[in-house]
Amino acid sequence: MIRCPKCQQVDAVTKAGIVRGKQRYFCKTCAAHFTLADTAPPAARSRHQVTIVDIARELGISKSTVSRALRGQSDIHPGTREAVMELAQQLDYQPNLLAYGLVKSQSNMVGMIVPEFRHYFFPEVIIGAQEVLQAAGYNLMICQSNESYQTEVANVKALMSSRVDGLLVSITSQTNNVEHFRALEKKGIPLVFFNRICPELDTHRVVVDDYAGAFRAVQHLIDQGYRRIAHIAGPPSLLVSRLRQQAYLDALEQAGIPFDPELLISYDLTDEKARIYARYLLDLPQPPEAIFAVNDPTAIQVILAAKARGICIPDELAVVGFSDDPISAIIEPGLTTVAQPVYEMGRTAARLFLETVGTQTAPTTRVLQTELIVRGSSSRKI
Amino acid sequence: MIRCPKCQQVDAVTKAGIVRGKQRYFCKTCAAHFTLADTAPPAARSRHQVTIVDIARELGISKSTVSRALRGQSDIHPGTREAVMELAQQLDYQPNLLAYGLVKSQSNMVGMIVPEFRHYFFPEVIIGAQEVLQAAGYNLMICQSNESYQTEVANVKALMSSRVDGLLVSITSQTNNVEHFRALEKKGIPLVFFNRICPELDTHRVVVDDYAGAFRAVQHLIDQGYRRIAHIAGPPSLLVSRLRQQAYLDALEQAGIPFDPELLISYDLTDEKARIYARYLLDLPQPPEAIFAVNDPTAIQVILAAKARGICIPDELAVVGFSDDPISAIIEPGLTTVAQPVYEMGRTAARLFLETVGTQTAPTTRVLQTELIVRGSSSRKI
DNA sequence: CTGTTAGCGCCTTCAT
DNA sequence: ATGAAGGCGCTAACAG
Repeated sequence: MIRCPKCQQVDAVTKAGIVRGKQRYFCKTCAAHFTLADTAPPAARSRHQVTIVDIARELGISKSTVSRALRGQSDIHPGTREAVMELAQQLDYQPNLLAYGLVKSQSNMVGMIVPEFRHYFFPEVIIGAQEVLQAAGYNLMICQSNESYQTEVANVKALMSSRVDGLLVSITSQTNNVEHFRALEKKGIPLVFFNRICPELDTHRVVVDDYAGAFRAVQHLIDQGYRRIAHIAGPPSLLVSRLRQQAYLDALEQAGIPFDPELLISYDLTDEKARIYARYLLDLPQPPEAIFAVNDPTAIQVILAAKARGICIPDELAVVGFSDDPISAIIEPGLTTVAQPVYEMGRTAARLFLETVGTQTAPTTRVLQTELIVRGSSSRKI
Repeated sequence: MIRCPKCQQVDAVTKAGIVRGKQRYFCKTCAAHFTLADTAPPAARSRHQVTIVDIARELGISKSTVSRALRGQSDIHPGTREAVMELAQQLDYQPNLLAYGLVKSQSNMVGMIVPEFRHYFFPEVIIGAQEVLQAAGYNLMICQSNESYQTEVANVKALMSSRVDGLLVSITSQTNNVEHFRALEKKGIPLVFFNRICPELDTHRVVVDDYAGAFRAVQHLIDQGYRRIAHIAGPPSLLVSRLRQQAYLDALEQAGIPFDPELLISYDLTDEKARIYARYLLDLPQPPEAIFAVNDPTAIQVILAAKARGICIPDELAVVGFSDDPISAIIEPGLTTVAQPVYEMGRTAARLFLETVGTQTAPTTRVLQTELIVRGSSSRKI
C-alpha cells in the first residue's frame, strides 16, 4: 500500500529494485520512480516547523548546502547563500536545537539547581549567571530543590536527561549523600558549586569568605560594646553555616567572652522556624544583647520579633545579618549586614563553567570578598 | 578501510553484498559478517552517556526491545523487561530527551518570558508555574526580556529553537509590535499571557481584575478623607497600567473630586525613576495628600522618599501600592496594598497551558480576584 | 562549490 | 515477544 507522491494513487505502484540501499518504486500512472522518502506528503507536515529540507526542496538544492549556507561556512556560492538566507528569513526558519544537540551531543543548555528562590539571594545569582551564559549562547534551565534531597536528585536526573552541558548548583541542607554529583563527574559534565558547596567533592566552586565576613560581623558587635551575643546559625550540614558559626565562636574567644551554649541555635532556615527561635531568644530569662543571624531573612525575623515586643534596637538589642538583602536597607532600623557580591557570584559561576567546558581545567575555587555594612540595627552613630 | 568490529583488523575485510538495503562486510579472520552499524567501537564512545543501544548490546537483544521494556509497554517478556530495567539502573541510564523530542516533535519544555525577576512578583509566578509543570513532566526555561522589545523577540526565537511545547509570557513595556507572537499562533504553539497581556492577541490569558482592585484602593483613600490624591502610573503601553489608571480617574470622578493632571505621572517602572518621581511629587508647591502607586516597589520608593523628608505617614501623606510584596508588611508604616494571588497566577497559567496542549481549546481568559490589605500607610486605625 | 552518505538516540510500523 | 528498518532534523566526512 505505497502511495505515489504525485498522483496519490496506490494501485499503479510497483517495486523497482534497490538503489543506493533504498527501495525504489515506480508509478505506472505518473511513469516516475520514487522512494519512500518522497512519499512524506507536504500536507501531512502541516503544523510543523520549517526545516532545512523544506528550504532545500524549495530551492532545488541539497540540505547539506542549506546547512552550510545557514551556518555561514566557507565554500559556498554567494548566490546560493543569499537565496538560502532570504528564504529562511521569509519562512521564519528556526534551527531545531534538539536535532543540533543530538548530532553534536551538546545541548547548549546549562542546568541550575537552587534550594529556593523566594528570597533575594538566589534570583540575583540567577540573573548574574544567565547574563553571561546567554551572551555565550547558552540557555539556563532552573530547578528548585526546595531544600529536599530527593528533589535535588530528581532535578539532577531531569537535567541529565535534557543533556545539559553543565550544572551550577547550590545544595540543599539535607544533602548528605553526594553520589548523584559523583555520577556527573564520571560522565565529565562540568559541575560548579556556588554558595552552598560540597566540600567532599573536588569540583569548581564559587564562595565568599564566609568565615572572614562572619568574624568581622561579630567583632563589630563586640566593638560596639555588646558582650552577650547570640547566634542563630543555619543547619550544620551546610558548610556556610559551619564557617559562620565557627567565626562567631572564634570571635568571642578572641575577645575573651565566654561562650554560652544557650545563645547558639541552629535551624533549618525556614521563615517559620526563624520566627520561633527569634522569639525564644528574646524571651530568655537573660536575653542576649545582640544577635548575629546566619542570613538576612533570619535577621529580619529577629527585628520584627523585637519590635513586636517593644524592644528598642539597637539600644536593647543589636542585630546583624548576612548578604545585604535589599530589605535590609528598607527595614527600620536598617539592618547591619555582611554584603556579598551575589550578582557577581552568579557571573563567576557561569564563567567558570564556560572556561571549563571543552578544556577540562582543574577544579578551581573562586573566593569573593564580603563587606560589612553598618546600619542602625547595631550602631547608634548611623 | 573498514575495520572489523571484533578483531579490529582492516585488511581481512571484504564487501559481502547488500542485505536489506545495508552494505554487508565479511571478515576473513573472524569469519563473520557485519554491517557498518556494528563497527562503532565502544572505545570511541568513551565519555558518552549510556544509550539503549549500549543496553541492547550488553543484553544481546535489539534496541527496539530495550525501548519497549523501558517504556513499560505491553508485549514484553517479563524476564527481558526485568533484565533491561536492572541493567539500566545499574548503568545509570537516562533517556536522551533531545532524541526523544526529535522523534516525537515535542520537547517537554515550556518557555517563560518575564520582563525582570528582581522583585517579588515574577519569581513568585515562576514558583507557581514550575510546580504544576514539573508535576506534569515539563521543564521550564526562563528568559528575562529586561523590558526590552528586542530581547523579547530574541527570547521567543531562542525558545522556538529549543522547540518548547508552549510559552508563558508577560510582555515588556516596549512591546508594540506583536508579530513574533502571531508567528507562534500560526505554528500552533500554545501561548499563555499572564499579568501583562496583549489585548490585540486572541490567546489564553491570566489576569487579576486590575480595574476593580485599583478602584477599590483609591476609594479607600477617599474614604479615609484624602482628597488630593496622586497616581504614579506605569507606562501606558501596558494594559495593567491603563486599567489601574482609569480606575484611579473613575474613582475620583465618582467621588466628585476634580482631576489634577499635575498629580498623574506615568513612568517606565525602573527603581531609579520611581525615586525621582516620588521626590518630585513630594516637592510640589502643593503636594498630594495621598499617592496611589501602580505597584509596590514604586510605593516603597514613595515611602522612603517621604521618610527622608520627615513627612509623616499617614498623617501628612497616605500611600497605597499594588501586589502585596512581602516588603509591604515589613516596612514602617506597613504599606496598604492591593493583594493579588501571584503564586496562583503562575499555577493558573501553567494549568491553562496543560489544558490546551494537544486539545486546541478556545482562548480562555482567567480573571483572579484581588483583595485590599489596609496597613498603616493609609490608616491610623491599624 | 555541491551532493551523498552515515549517524546522533530514540520511537514506530512492519515483519517474523 | 522480538528484530529490522526508517525517519525525526541536523552535521560531518567524503566524493566529485
